[in-house]
Amino acid sequence: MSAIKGARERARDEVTAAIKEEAGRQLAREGAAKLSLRAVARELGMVSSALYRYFPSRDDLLTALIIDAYDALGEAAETALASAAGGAPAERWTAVCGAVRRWALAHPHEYALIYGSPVPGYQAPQDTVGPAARVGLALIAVLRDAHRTGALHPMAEPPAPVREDARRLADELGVDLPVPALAGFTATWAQLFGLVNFEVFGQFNHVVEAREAFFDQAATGLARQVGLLPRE
Amino acid sequence: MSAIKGARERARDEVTAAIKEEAGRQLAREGAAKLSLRAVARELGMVSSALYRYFPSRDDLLTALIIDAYDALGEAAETALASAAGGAPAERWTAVCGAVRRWALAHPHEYALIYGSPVPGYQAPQDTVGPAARVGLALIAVLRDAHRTGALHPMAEPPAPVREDARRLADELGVDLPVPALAGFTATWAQLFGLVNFEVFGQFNHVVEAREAFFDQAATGLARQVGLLPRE
DNA sequence: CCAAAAAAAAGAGCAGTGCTCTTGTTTTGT
DNA sequence: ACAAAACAAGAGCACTGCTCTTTTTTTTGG
Repeated sequence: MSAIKGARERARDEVTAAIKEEAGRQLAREGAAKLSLRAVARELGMVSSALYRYFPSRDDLLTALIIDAYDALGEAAETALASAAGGAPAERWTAVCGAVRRWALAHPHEYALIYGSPVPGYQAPQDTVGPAARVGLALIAVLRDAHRTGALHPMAEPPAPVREDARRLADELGVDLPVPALAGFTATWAQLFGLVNFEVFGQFNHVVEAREAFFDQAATGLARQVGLLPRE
Repeated sequence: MSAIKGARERARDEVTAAIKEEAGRQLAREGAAKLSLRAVARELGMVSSALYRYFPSRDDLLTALIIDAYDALGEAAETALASAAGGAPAERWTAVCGAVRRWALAHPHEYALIYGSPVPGYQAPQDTVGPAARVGLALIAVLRDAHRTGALHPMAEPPAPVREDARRLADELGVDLPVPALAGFTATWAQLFGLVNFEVFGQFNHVVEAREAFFDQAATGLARQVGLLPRE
């Protein structure tokens, strides 16, 4: 019932897309803080109040951009995963990590929107959780494949409450992975974004100059930490 | 020459402090995005234009708050370091990590100001680098002490360019630490803030519930990664 | 002590923002 | 053809950062 659309509906979708597109341009150029509804409307040749028929508030427009950013980053990760198919697990892992890093460096404002400070009163709507999970799932896919071929090194048992979280998570995601591995992964996942954050947000300025070599080294360390490489 | 001050100068310092204090309150309550010069002035019973005699722009006021935040977090880290004196190196390490986490959770907006997305055109002034380094230096202090007592496990040699960065850094900081250890530390340092970021910014919602146990486990992992614990 | 100079405060105003409300104008189903 | 729904436009509100100009206060030098 959504396959065929009336002219009205089609026009609406087009305008919505145009708004998102122009907003995305402004976001990429100036960052989320300087994204202005009025400027978007101006650029599109419409009056600002008309824009509210398509996005009820600035936050809603931002949410749309957040979803786009999650999706773009997720796609970059998934593409890297696919391209590295057949390689060793650790190589596939670092390939995905590297893709995340490169996307973040190429789209710093979009990246800041999703992994920087959340906007003040902002509560992530449900629509974002799917796209937001894509990078994590791509990394987990590497673990699953490694586990299936017996290439995943066993990990130490975490404390009970942590195990419980991991068990629940394994259940929700429907992934067949040892509980300690999934618990360890969660921490590693967060740590990966620590590395990317510091580089994108300038915390490595005057500290790390050989950025790529540094990151590759660290990503390999993460692979080891998550059981894709032997300890030592 | 700055010990004795005229009444004028003293009044100026008082007003400056009052502005910073009120701004800090608004920051803690509403976050940096909603911090308004006019609201600060209003609360202080002065007209907004008068405020510009004390802070030439909103960014300058924000910079002052950034420095305060770095200092507060640094002090929390240093206090934890001092309190854990005499303990095992790994315990001192996790004590500092835990202090960073707790401070961040207790002051999310201040934390976001320094470890979230940088404000749009913002370039960190030189005044921030000292305070910004305090947490890192507290962690490095643990490594130094461990190294002095021979408790620091040797690490694998990183690639040459990474070594070069670490060497330069060791030189600048004047710390007597093996180059691989310092290189490894830099990555671990960023990863620590990845963990804190994810928790403070809500990325762990519906993923990790046993937050404290999870973090402690991860921080111990970081201690191992940095050579304060044997591998295994 | 009192006038000149410096500093601070106040006021008005500009250009911009998000958002709402009211008034016209199209387009859509009946 | 017509009522209803969707859309566009305009005016306007309350707010923002910031810059001027004018007034008041404080410090300083003769």
